[in-house]
Parts: sequence; structure tokens; C-alpha cells
Amino acid sequence: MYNISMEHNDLEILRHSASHIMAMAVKKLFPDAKLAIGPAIEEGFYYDFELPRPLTEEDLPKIEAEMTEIIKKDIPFERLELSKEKASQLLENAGEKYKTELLREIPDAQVSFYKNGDFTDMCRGPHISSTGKIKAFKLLKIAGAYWRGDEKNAMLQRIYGTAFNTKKELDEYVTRMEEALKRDHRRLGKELDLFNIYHEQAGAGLVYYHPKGAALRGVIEDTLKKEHRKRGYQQVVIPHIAKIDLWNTSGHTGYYKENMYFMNIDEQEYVLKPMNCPGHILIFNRKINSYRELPVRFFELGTVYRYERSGVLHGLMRVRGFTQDDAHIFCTQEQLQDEIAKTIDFAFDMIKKFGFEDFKVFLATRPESYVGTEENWKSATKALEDAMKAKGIEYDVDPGAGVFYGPKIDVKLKDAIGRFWQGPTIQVDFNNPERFDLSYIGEDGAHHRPVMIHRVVLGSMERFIGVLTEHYAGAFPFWLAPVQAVVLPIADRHNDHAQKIAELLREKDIRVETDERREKIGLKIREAQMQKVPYMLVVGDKEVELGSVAVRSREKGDLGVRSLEDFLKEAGA
RNA sequence: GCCAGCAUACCUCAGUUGGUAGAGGAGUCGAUUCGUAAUCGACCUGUCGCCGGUUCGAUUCCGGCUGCUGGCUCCA
Repeated sequence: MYNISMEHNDLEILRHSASHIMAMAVKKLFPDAKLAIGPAIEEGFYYDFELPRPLTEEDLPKIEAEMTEIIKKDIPFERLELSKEKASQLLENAGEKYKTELLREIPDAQVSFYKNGDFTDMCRGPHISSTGKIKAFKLLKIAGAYWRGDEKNAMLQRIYGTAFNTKKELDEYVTRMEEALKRDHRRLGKELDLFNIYHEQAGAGLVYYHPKGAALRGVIEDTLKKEHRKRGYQQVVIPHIAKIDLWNTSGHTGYYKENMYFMNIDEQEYVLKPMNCPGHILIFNRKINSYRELPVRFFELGTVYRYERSGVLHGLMRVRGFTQDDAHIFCTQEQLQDEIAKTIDFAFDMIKKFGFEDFKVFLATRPESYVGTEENWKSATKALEDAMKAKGIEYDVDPGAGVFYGPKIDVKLKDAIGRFWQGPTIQVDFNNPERFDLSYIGEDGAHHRPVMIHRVVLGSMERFIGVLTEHYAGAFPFWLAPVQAVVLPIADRHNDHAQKIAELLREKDIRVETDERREKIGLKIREAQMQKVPYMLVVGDKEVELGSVAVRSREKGDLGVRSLEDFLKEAGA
């Protein structure tokens, strides 16, 4: 354990040193370059520069060549300590305005610099002993980045790269990137004919599900509906637009305005719903509620629309219209922790059902802009913490990442190639019950304020389908596959039998297609295989005679002849 | 929104000194009736993303717009 973390640390030092070497190379090519920051990151390193001209892809090989030279010379990294005054003078003389700004914020009297030959950079370190220690590196891409991540600041040019201890590890990294590209959901969405975004004709960030994508989504939605019913949720359906008054009450017009779409109908202002909660609250509030009825759990496959800046849209992962498996639980204070615990169990059950084994849990606390009292926030946060502690769940705190009306638990799913994606979120809300003046009649006959839990289990259908597609690289397990089996007759005379087989399977609720084209069986198999259909059922003279099918599995190839019943049993249908 | 790059047939992509375009796959038609990842042949396919400018002439050069990709920022 200790060793692994040490190695990781070494890699960080190596990458950070590589970023210095890159800065050195850039300074050589662009003597006027101003240095900003250049840290090691999860997959490599970057350095931000202000440059006299924009970089292009063609600059990368030149910078790489300079770096290779520097590495070959095996220049030592020398650490020097300077007083703040001297450091400031040095940086100002060099015109390093970004470094000067950083220096001003360092509280210590002494600051460290690292020097390689004639290149010096203010840096905490540590570094490798000399440049020759870098055995494998690669520059990956260029990008724009604001100074300190603030769009009010200057746009700097960032170069991303990565470095490893060995050439082999670098090659593996490159291979992994290629693998990620191959399973990109946007690419697979096209290849498997699942969905499309008709950007030009219909708008960015708005998803159209083709029949196969809709089939997949249908399976997911049916599963969700069933699982929610099992756990005492009632499904509701609400309209997609509502008068602005509703959003004034909830506080959305104050704290969520940037993300909302407004429209005018008969001189009245309406809002395209960015969230489902106010709608569910209206339904809860339709009558006087008794404590005997709580908790009330409303579930909806709720479609919401949020304005997202054009630059952030990304396939199914970041869109402007999406459907959440959203629910709102109205309960008493006393029920709160138990309800949170149940919700966590539900979420974990579901993500495991869909094939995700690993995840990370975060507690997102109060953001800068929020509604409600400090006290409400404190007790809401505590309720989430207590529930997780009671269940022994390990989590990290994500400060300031809560929603404007309450703190939340975020679960991030790890996919098949080790990347994390936003999954379930559970939010506690003391604020909306107050804003909407919600109440229930307690045992004592008096009015009491219920607490609300907002939660999604899979998140949005869009993002989840995107994640699921990348996780399985398009090869969905049998129960999820848009087409579960395809029947392949060898010659025309086998078509009747093929149709009969398909019909029998449809009766069993299997999604099945037949391929009656006058093509060779090899071609039909190849195409079914590329479409990642779990089972191919080949029928020829032998199968017609026996009334059977020859089963070929997507993973295992030819499995031989068997009866339809045996096939169904084997497939787990 | 900002920085950089990109936009050519249904898809993937060629196309340089500016003279209205091609390849493979897909599709259609025909032949082949075939046993576990590609049978053969013929045919069809385009306002070269949109609008404007420069030019005798623009897919090519310039500007604007729409959108995509990778980042910044944000997030289900």
C-alpha cells in the first residue's frame, strides 16, 4: 500500500518536472513567453503560458524536439531559496507578471526556485535530480485556459502532456486513450443507430432516440418504474411548462435564472421546467396530509430543460434537455435519516444492477449562492453525514458543490476503463417546504413542517445511456440489448422457420430481428457481430428438420444446436 | 460565452499555385441459395454547413453566422 502511494508520488514529481522542461523548451522557442502555472495532474501535466502568437498542433513536435534535447543534456535541477523581496525583484525584472501575482499570495518569507541551466522557475518542488531522468513523455494537446480559471481574466494557452517512468507505460497509456476513443458513446451511438442530435436542423444539446436507442431507454425506464413501485414510490406526471409565479416561490428565478428558458403566453410569463420539484410540491400540497401518510414518495421520469453554454455541450453527457429519474420524498424529521439510508441502498442496488461495481461518494456542501438559513443547511448536511456514517460509507467532502436549496450526496460511477461519471445524487431540503408552506398534521393534531429529499438514482436517462454505452463499449448485456437476438436463415427455404422462431421469441418478450437477405451466412454473422447483438440464431436444413436453432454467442462464438427452450434458459430470458 | 482547430455524398474521409469534385462502405438493381466475421457486377448519390465580400470565376481567399471537437468554467 505504502509502496503504491510512493510510486504515485514519484510519478507526480516526474510529471511536474516534465512540465518545467516543457516550459524551458517553450521559453527557448518563444523568449517572450510569460509563465503562469504548470502542475502535474491525474493523467499527466500541463503548463499555462501567455505567448505572442496562438499555438497550433504543428508547434507540439517542435516543443517536443526541444524537450528531447534538454533531456539528453541531463541538466540538473538546482533548488535555491530566495527572500520574498529578491524573488519579487527577479520576477519583475523578467516581466513574469503571473508569477509575481502568485508570489504576492505566498505567506512565507522565503520562496524556492528551481533552476535548470539558464531556466529558472518559482516552484515549491520537489523535482527529479536532473532532466535525463525523464524516460518517456508526450505532448498531447493545446487548449485555452483562463488565468486562475476565471473568465474575467486573460485567456492563456495551455499545453497538456504526460510522462511515465518507462516507454512501455506511455505506450499503454496511448493504447488506453485509443480504447476510450473506440468506445466513445457518440461514435457508438452512430454505429449502433441508437440516437442522434440534429444540431443544425433542430438545435444543439437536444437528443433524438432512434428505435434502438428508444428500446434501450425503454428497458431502463421499465426497470426504474418497477423498482420504484417495489419501494413504495407513487409515479406522477407533470407538464413541462409552468407560470413564473411557481418559480418565484421556489426561488429558481433568483438562483437558477441563468439556466432557465422563458416564454410568453397570453401576456404571461412561463418557464420551461429546469427541475421537477415545484410540480411535485404542488401535488403534495393538494390536500391536508396526515403524519400517518408520511413518507410520501413521488417519482417521475421528469424531462427538464436547462440552458448550458454552447461550449460545454458534449454528446449525451451534457445536453440541454434531459429526463431524470427524479423523486421527491416528503417526510418527518424523525424519518429523515432512515429515508436517506433507504435511498442510498436503492441507488447502490440500481447501479449494481446495471453493472457498475465501483463508485466514489462525495458530500457536497453549501454553495456561495443559496436560499434558506444557516441552521437549515447545517441540519440538512448533518442528516446526510449521519446516514452515511451509520452505513459505514466512506466519502469525501466537495465543498461548495451543493445545490442552491440544499446539500447533497453525489455518487460517481467507475466505468470499465476506470473513468468516473456522475451517477445518483441525494439532496436534503428544508427550504422548499418553508417557501411553499408545506405541512402535515402530527399525532398532536398540530401542523408540522415536513422535510424534503430530492434524489435521482441513475441521474439523467441521457447521461446514463452515454455512460452505459461507454462502460459496455456498446456490447450491452442480454437484458439491455436493443436487439437481443437475430435469426439468420442460411437460404431462402429457411425463411419460414426463421420467422416462426422469431415469433416464438417475441411471444416471450424477446427483442428479435430476422435477416432474410440473400447473403452468405458469414456476412450476416459479421454484421450482427458488429451490431453487437448478444445472440445469433442460425437456421438451415438441420434446424428446420429438428425444429431447433444453432446458437452463436457474441462473446463465445458458435455454441452448437439446441432447442429454443434450452436457448431461452441459457440466455436467462 | 472565451481560446484553438474543424465543417466535402447516408457514414468514414481524399481533394494546393482559385477553373462548380472523387474513394471505400452503405443504398438500389441483377446474378449467386451459400453452415458461423466481408460473393460478384452494374447503377445512384452532393446548393463542398449557411450568409455576405474579393474575383471574369470561390469547395479553395476574407468577414459574419450556425454547429462540432479539445480545453477553460459549469453540471444530471
